[in-house]
Amino acid sequence: MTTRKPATSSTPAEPERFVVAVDVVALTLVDDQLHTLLIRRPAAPFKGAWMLPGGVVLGKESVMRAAERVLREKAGLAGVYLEQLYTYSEPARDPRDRSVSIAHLALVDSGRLQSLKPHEGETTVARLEVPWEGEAGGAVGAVDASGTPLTLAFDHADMLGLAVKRVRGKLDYTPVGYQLLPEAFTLSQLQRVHEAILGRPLNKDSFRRRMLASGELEPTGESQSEVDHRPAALYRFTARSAV
Amino acid sequence: MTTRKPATSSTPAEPERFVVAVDVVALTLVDDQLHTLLIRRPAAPFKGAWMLPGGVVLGKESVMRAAERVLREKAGLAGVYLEQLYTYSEPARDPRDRSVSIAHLALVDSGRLQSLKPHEGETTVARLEVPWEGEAGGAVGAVDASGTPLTLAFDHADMLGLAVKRVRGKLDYTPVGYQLLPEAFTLSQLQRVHEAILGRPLNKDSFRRRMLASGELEPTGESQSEVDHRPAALYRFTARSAV
DNA sequence: GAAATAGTGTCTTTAAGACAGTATGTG
DNA sequence: CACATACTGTCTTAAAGACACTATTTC
Repeated sequence: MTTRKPATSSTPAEPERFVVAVDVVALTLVDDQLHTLLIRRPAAPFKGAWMLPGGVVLGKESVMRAAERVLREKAGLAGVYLEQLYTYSEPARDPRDRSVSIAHLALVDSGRLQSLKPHEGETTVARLEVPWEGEAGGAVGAVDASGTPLTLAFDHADMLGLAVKRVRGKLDYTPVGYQLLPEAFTLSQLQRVHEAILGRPLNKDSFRRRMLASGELEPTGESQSEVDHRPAALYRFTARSAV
Repeated sequence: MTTRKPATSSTPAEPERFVVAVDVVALTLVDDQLHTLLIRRPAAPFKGAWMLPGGVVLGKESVMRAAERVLREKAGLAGVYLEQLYTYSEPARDPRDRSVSIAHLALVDSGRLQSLKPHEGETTVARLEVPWEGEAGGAVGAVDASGTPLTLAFDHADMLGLAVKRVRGKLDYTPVGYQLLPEAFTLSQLQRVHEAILGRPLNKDSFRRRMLASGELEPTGESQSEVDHRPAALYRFTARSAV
């Protein structure tokens, strides 16, 4: 741009400017396990490694809009739940240029990520492996279908870890399943969603009581069909608070 | 971040650059009520209104370092608890220039903010008025000693609101009092801290049991003196997890 | 009827709230 | 001694976990 000569002490006359980017951790459930969308890097740095879908923020948009645009352009996804996670800003995080990136969490219905088109570049929906329990936090890795760890670019393993930590925390007070399940679902399905996110089994009786008492669910009146056992009652979410 | 690849549609070859700033909500307790540090704006925009201590991020530092520097330069505070809150990026948030600001939460011991020097420009420690309960969230205002509302610059009322919401949430699982109380304190003092943050009274019996059972406290063996009633036992925090 | 999952009833355990009563300092 | 706050003991209540039992579908 122009001259940004550092002034006397610490306050430059003209502030330095940064590349501002967004990255999106798009979580979904495949086979009752947490997965996320990754894109193979076509060029250096980290050529061949996997990265989260991301891109630079444009001059006229907020970072939330930029994250929505990235999801639309890189994965063909629109209207999904999206929230800001954390801003990564270590000076060395990108070897090319001084950049700041705002990581976002997206929750995507299981079916929608499955059917994404290849788009530009190689994409995959990789299973997460969380090496910690509860909300301890820390980096999280991704593995391919055969269980082989994928190399993650930049600080994206930290972003995955923060996304998992956040979604575990949300479970206590928000109907997260609303974003990850179809309109109608059974209590067992909902329990499996919670167990997949928390990474531990839940007590069935207590889970049922808690969910039914929460007021967040209402029976559809229908029940399952085409299952080889007793069909379960179907429910939907009442409070559409999370949108 | 990600690839600066030219890409197909709207991404320019050379990404636009932003001014990246930090703002700090430095919370403390005065007379068992939540207060925060504010600085009077000496110039337009919002001349005369009150703003959070803040400043631009320099090229060689992370946003966390920038927030530490701001607290040191504007309030003479060092070594206080600091965490990132949220990144504000609405294109219209600053009428002068396209900017992004990362809001931070700081927790400051009651005594330290009281004795701050005027430094450059007018500063005050203003009481917060929270117009919502629990963790509902929303903008929060500040009032002066006589209860008159202070005009807040930019989106700083939103930042105050988010800080209050965050610190209320932290109370459930972290020993927040560690940052706001002296080394040794009584259970009543700790309860008043929790009540001030939550904005509602707490059950005394349950609070005592919960705190003593948490394993986060240990008796110092000492007890209060110079009080006109039965002196209470003094405790300190064991798990210095929050630093 | 066997297999599989759905759903109910009830006992135990745990933590919160309520509240009465005792303890220990100051004036 | 009056007063104020600190602290203890116990009863009640609500929710979670455990577990036995019944229900309803397909094969």
